[in-house]
Amino acid sequence: MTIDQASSTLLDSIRDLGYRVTGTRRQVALAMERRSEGFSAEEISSDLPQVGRATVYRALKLFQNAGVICKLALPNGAPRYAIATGGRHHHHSVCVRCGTVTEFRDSTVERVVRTLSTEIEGEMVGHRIEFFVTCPACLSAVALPKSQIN
Amino acid sequence: MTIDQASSTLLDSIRDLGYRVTGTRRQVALAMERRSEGFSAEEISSDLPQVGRATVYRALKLFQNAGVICKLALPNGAPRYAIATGGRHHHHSVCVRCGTVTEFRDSTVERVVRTLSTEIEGEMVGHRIEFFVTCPACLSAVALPKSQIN
DNA sequence: GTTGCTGCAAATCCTTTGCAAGGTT
DNA sequence: AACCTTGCAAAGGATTTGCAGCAAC
Repeated sequence: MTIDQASSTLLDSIRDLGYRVTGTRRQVALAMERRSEGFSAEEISSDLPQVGRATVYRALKLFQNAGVICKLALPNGAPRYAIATGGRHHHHSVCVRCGTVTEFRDSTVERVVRTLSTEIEGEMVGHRIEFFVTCPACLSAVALPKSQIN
Repeated sequence: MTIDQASSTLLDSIRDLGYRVTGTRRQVALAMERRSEGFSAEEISSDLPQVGRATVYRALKLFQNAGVICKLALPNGAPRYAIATGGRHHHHSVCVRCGTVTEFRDSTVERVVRTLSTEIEGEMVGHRIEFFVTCPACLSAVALPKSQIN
């Protein structure tokens, strides 16, 4: 895929907000798509050495405001980003070992959130729900060394 | 309450872990209790100008490891701490306006988490669930100015 | 042509670390 | 006495900002 046809959804999202679609933003969009498992600002920045670090941060914030990428956090608070694939509301699980992000939707979660918003004092304005896992790939990666000992 | 009798639970928790109960840690414990609605490292630090900033951070980490305070995060990622009142597993709601933290427990949430841990790929090792609200006090605070206009 | 975008470097913000001096058991 | 803690200052890491030049519409 060429840089021109790539990331149409991502680029459209900022175009729709009235921002310009520039070569740099195309590159950032493409870099994000190449790291579909999730990424940090630092990773995108090092994928694009020709793009200024500050510009990467500015672009990430832009895409985030446009709602096409989500910013989440590892247990230690380190930020991690992921492209939002569905348009709908969803949550994520993050592998604490490799940082891979998986999107999931669960109607039960939504129902609980709705119920709680009536039970918790004040006006609910948002929530953060993240699950931390060791993903299948990392599980087998740690399992191998053990089996090698035996 | 004097500094000697204060914070027995907080101080016991680190004593039980084999750490020393020092005057400085007593002060930090007391400062945390005075801000029972929730606090930032910066707030505790400015409450105790005579205590080094680094020491405050070290103490917070200590209490956190002891499980008597919880570290959560505002929507923007800014860390916020709160004393854990129950011993049991729980979650928090945070006022996005004043930072007040409220602890709550909901068996439905726990049940959903348990169910999801079987549905989500990989081995679940933890989760983060926070609700963002505008608390009753802040709701009335913003309501007043409007009424004053009319 | 306007106005927005970019890169660079400097500035911030928050948190951690090294180390010598002092406190606790 | 032995070892843990503290404060200070410096180091770190991540993200933001000022600004002059360049690019998109």
